[in-house]
Amino acid sequence: MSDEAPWLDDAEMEAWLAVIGLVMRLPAALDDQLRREAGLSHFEYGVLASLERAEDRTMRMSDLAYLCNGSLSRLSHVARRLEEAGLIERFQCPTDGRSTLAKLTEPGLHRLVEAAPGHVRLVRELVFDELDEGEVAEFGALARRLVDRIKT
Amino acid sequence: MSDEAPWLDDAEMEAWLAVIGLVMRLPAALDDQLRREAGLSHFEYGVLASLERAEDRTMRMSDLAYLCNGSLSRLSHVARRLEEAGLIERFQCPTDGRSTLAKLTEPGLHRLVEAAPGHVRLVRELVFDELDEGEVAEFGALARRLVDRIKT
DNA sequence: TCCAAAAGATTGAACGTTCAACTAATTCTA
DNA sequence: TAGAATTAGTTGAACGTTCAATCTTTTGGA
Repeated sequence: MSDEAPWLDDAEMEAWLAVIGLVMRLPAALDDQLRREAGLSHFEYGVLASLERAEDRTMRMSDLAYLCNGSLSRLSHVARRLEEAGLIERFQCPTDGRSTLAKLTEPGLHRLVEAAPGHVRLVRELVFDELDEGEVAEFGALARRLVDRIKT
Repeated sequence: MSDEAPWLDDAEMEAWLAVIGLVMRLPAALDDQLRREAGLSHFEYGVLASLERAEDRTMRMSDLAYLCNGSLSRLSHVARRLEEAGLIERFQCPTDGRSTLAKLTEPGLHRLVEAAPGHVRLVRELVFDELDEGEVAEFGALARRLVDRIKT
């Protein structure tokens, strides 16, 4: 453990507080809208949306958890609830008995399609109405570099 | 409710997934480090750090909640635990009987000072070692605009 | 001035996430 | 190829957050 840990200077602190504000408030804002209007958490929405984009609307639990930025344990609990609600189904992977595959059901797809417009509207309001095309690209590229660094 | 809600195009989606990745993984990474090394959640750390910077190390609960990007209810529960641990104390505001003031105690300050180096080290690793000065300013400014829009 | 409405804060219950323990299947290695 | 180690996933308990209800104090209007 290096003892090089200089405190943040003013410019860094200002940027850092903005970033912290964003990472704490954005998920909360998305959660609120989705819960009120669609009865889904943002994480649940992410699970359904990820499956929808996947080959055969099916993914391994591990890969899904990674893609949804959550732990496997978290996904496992959420998947149980989504399965009970009939929005997804789970079954063992035929090629690797350790793996579970999750698949979006028709009702799950309908639920996603119902929820999407309101969600996208908020995302536009909060992000894409504020930034122009170039800023979006810039912001996305910087965020991507930070995410990749966190993932290690 | 307008029916103008065009789906995200490829560039927008790419940026959006990066932003979502950041807002979901960064708090988790900060939480992990702080819990392991200092026995504090990131939110608790933020409460202590905010009080440390405040006039007389004291703030109204409402203002503190706002500054810490959390609900008043969340802060209230956390404050009870921090008070039980002796890290803060609470008392009624002398000028407005509705308000509660929270104040950082000496043990609370020591706990913060203990936790800070490890936390700052991680923040540097994840963010400030990746971005140069200009990128930090840019990223901070963009994040600030989005946060302000969320707050409304 | 009196009463209704609003603001500040707390509380308990419901819900969701994390953590650690566990099971089962596969891969590695001696 | 047997046994150890690793990988994938689930589960229950502990913990933290949210939600709605409640309480108190202050503010605003008739």
